[in-house]
Amino acid sequence: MRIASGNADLTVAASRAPQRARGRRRVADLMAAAAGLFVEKGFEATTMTEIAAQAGASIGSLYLFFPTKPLLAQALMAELADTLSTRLEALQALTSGQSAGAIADAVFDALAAFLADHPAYAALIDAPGDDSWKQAIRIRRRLQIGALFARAVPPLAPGQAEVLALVVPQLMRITLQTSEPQPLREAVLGELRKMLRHHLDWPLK
Amino acid sequence: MRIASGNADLTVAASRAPQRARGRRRVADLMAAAAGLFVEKGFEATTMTEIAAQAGASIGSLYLFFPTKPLLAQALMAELADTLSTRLEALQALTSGQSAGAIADAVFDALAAFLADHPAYAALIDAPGDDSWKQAIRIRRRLQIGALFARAVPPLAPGQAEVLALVVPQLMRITLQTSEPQPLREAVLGELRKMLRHHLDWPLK
Amino acid sequence: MRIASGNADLTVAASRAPQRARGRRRVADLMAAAAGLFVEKGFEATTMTEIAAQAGASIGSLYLFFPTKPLLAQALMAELADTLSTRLEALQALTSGQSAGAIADAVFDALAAFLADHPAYAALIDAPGDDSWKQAIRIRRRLQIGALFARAVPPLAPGQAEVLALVVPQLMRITLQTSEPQPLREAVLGELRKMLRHHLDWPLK
Amino acid sequence: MRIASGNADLTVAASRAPQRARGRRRVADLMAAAAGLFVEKGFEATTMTEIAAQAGASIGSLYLFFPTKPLLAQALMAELADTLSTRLEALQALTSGQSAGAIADAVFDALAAFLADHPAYAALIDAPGDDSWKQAIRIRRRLQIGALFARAVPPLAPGQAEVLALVVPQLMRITLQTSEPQPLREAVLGELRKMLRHHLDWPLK
DNA sequence: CATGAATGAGTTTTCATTCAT
DNA sequence: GATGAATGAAAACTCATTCAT
Repeated sequence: MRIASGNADLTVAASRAPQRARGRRRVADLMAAAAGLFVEKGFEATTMTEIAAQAGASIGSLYLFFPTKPLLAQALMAELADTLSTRLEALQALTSGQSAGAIADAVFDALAAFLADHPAYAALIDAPGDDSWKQAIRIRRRLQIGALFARAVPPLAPGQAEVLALVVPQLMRITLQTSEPQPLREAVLGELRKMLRHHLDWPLK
Repeated sequence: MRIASGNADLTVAASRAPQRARGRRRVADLMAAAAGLFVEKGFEATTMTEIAAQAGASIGSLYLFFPTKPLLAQALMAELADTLSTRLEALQALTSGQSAGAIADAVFDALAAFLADHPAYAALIDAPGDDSWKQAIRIRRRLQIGALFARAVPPLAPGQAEVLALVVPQLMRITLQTSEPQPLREAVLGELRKMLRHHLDWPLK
Repeated sequence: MRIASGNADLTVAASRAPQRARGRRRVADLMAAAAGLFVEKGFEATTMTEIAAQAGASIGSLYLFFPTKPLLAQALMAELADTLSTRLEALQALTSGQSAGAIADAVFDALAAFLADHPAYAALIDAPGDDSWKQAIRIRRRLQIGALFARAVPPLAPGQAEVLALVVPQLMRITLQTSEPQPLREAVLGELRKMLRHHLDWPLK
Repeated sequence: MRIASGNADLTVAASRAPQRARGRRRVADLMAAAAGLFVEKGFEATTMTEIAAQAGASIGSLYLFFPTKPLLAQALMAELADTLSTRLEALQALTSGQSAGAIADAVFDALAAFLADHPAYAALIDAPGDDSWKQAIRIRRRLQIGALFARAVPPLAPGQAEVLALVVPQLMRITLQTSEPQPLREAVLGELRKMLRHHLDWPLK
């Protein structure tokens, strides 16, 4: 069931792996700086120079580890996708055999918490441009969530698990609409959560 | 260019007529080209030169009609927002006094049809950068949809119309995930529609 | 016999063709500047900024017509190769039916004159890097010179025309050794010319 | 090749012996890597990092032995020039008193063999940039070859030995045209050899 | 000696915008 | 109006060289 595997390669491919402790710290700092700026101004509007400066590094250092701007985004996303994958993996044991509604709540909360921690994930996965690595990340996520719903008791209608695996993460994107005031955003989030629950608990099938 | 002399202007007007028609066609072509490229590569990654080329015009022509790139986007969005506004307006009479569920279906379908026709709307409203005109468009949309739900019979709980006005358009963003195959996208759309309906028809406890 | 054809494409491919008189002059100036600098400091050591400055143009103008540095070199070479090709073409009528020695002298002189006029040709064709367009230029030249020798009377031994087509241009490269003082270079050139003549006029076959 | 200086540290010498052997191997590897890359892509286009990587060393190691890139090229050329010089020296005894034609053949073959073994020699001596050390190498070579021809019996016309000393090495550059297929290159080499011979054996009129 | 991270000046390249014709 | 040449500030990216470990 190791769906999460095979992506360490993605990270390695996108960035030159540092071999010393200092290098590893640098890479972490650079990624954090990039994540922050991508969220704040978007991928295109963020410059490599800014990222390096934000991380307290020289532009040369940045390019030492990340040979191009797209590869930096890819490396960052690979790491974030791994984190999310791990969190979803952890739900497997907890939700197996539960009702679809309960599973939905669990997934919903896990995603909400993850996106609150890592807003760069949403900023990058929604960015224009259909790179294959982005598609790969989406597919992995879909398979994982689909697997969670597939174990619902009572079982869902055939095919519905797959559709839910597509719908639920998309519902999450809504929390990102940063332009709305915070209380309104939470009201929306709550509404969506309830909506999903109602849908799955609908009395007569 | 005479200033105040009767029908000299008329003569000029007649000879100008085809030119104005040509100008309008030009503007339409440029906007269409911009819309297509914004959807394909995003606002930032699209260049003014590309837009002109795609429209079969020169870069000079493009700047003749749209003095800056943001203003081009804004003009495009203004037109699209008007179209959407008109369509929503048309729902007022049709849905007044209906159930919230029925209204939701109507709004849902109107939005889905509109976004299918004009994917640039979503591409631009979601682009990073918080211009005030973008906010204004969102607010207008929210007020319009809120007004629709406000007339539901039986009436919704206080405040829920506003939340729905926020949630429903966001649900629509999901249909944009162009990377998914068409049948899957429609399954998702149907699921969301049903979800919304279930939510609104939920038996009050 | 239109060996010289098919290369206008190369030029067009490498540079955006200017459409106005001013543009055409600009392109010529830029190419001349590039040619001069390539000869003086070599392809790699010449910067695009220098070329633009030398031509009295902005860096943007340079890139308007030549999208990359290698393509600038390619466009320049395509033009020079066309010039050379034309000159060799002109020898066809003059040398047909003459002795191999006489043909050799004619080719030798034509090449020497061409290289004196266009030292950039040698600088670029000898530069490292085996681009296919460079190979194409060499092949075209070889075929043209081979065709000249093929019409020698009395005829050369089979295959020798091809070998000479390879040897003679290479002999010319020697004149480029710019580090030697001018009189010495001319002595060398004369010696090579005589050497070639002796070789072809060698009494007993 | 004074890498480690003096002998003040004879005591340490013993314990250092294996290390020095390793050092010498390192230096040789680095030079070989540099030579290969210079031939393949030219001096300018080859980076120090590439050279180190190709030699399986770190960039730090490379700079430990060669303080700058030009000095690396110079050291490499010094070694190659010594090798060539030794080979030419060996011809002195063999060719003394022979005919100019025989001497030409001997020099020709020696140069051809040397360049086949060490293509980097030609790549570097032809590279743009007129460093004095390059000029020095050329002068040494010219003097050596001139000395060989000066001992021809019967003697050459005055000044011709010097011209030949310039011409013959240049003839050799032709063998470098690596883009041609091997058999053709050998045909060219043979033709040149014969040409030189004919020239020198030309019956005096 | 060895290593690999770090640097930053210098280069190539892009693109919104202006301007002469 | 229309066109396409022109601009230059700003961005991406390179690489010889230095330095801490």
